[in-house]
Amino acid sequence: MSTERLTPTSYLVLGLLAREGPSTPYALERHVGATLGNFWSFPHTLLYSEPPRLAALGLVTETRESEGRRRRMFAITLAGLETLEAWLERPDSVPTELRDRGLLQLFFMDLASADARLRLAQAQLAIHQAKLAAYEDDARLERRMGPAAAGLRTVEHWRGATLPMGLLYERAAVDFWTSVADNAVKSDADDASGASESARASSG
Amino acid sequence: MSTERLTPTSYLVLGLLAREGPSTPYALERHVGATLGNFWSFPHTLLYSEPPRLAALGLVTETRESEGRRRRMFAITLAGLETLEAWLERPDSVPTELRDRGLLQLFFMDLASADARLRLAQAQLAIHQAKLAAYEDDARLERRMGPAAAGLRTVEHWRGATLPMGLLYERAAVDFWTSVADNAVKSDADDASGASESARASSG
DNA sequence: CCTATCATGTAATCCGTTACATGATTAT
DNA sequence: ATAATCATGTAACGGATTACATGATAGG
Repeated sequence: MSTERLTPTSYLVLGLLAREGPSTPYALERHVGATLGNFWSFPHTLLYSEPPRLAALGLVTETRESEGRRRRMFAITLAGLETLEAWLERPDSVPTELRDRGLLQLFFMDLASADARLRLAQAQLAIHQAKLAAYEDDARLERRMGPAAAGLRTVEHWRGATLPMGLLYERAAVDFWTSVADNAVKSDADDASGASESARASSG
Repeated sequence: MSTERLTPTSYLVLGLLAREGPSTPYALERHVGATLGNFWSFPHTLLYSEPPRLAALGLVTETRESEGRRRRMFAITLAGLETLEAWLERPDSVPTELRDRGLLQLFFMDLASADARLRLAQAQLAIHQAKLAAYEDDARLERRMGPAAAGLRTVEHWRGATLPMGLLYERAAVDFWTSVADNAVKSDADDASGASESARASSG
């Protein structure tokens, strides 16, 4: 009933509990790592601190082993399910931001050496190529084994629904940084052949 | 000298001060809003709290009007410039995450009504189309007026270096959500023609 | 003048991160 | 057995967000 602030993390936990049933924080962590963690990672401790918070709001219940590891097991309540469903029915309208540290550096590259731009482009290219390759492997599994063979429904939905956006994004990023690298090489060559243009003063 | 933790926000402030010269927090806010804010927004208060933090580290200096508004003016120091340049020379290797709330909702859409998926896709489509249109306007200005006419160097570098990635990303997002919307409509039609599959129980 | 909006700032809160720590399994 | 890694958890810190507040400027 309390209208406390629920964060995306809250809904992630609720959603996983709704789909996979009662789970330990570690189980949540494994699911996230195989799927959404590609888009939205958090340290494992968040999966330990968020469920108790939700429990305080009555959205999940906690039971704890008394012996051995004293594992905590969380399960979604009816109130939690309703909260989750209400969220899903109300499409989020917060615009996404790239928040890409590489782009931030690129934005300021006029302040650095000519060589730095090339190295940045190469580093970013390597990152995005690796991610793209991993996504393509994942997508290939989907095609080879069929949607039913994924095992976990969470993985099934990851591959079916959200992975395609990952592929599109990483392809775009690879294209982009490739062109940045090309331009960096070219303007380096220009520099060497006579035209100096670094630190060109503004004409105002 | 101190190896305190500098965040991307710190470098953003240092970079803007290096490029645009001494600035008030409000001037920083305007620059950001017109450029990088598209990728990486923060509330204006951050531009008031971060510069003093940098001042404590000796990376910027603060002078304050004694009359009237008592505006704060910040300028980068030599140490700040060196810190900034060192950062630019060392390409960041933290992989970017989309952290897209729309994708998070889509990831859990199997738990909601069939209709909700369509509405989500339409809402996201509207967001990304609007952003794409704004970027295209911006890019058109660049082409029409030439790189030199931007006025502020910061805007010049935004358009020249980072805006292209925004265009690629928004186009990819538009494609993606269009296809999600199409599929939602199609499976809605399937449902109407006989096959009921919402809330299908797991076979385990 | 008065009102609305722009411009500027402070303070508190809280989530997410970082640092730390240890109980179970598995491998050799 | 012993090391290595997996699995599980607690606690503190801090930056980003939210809430609040008021001095200037422009428009009517």
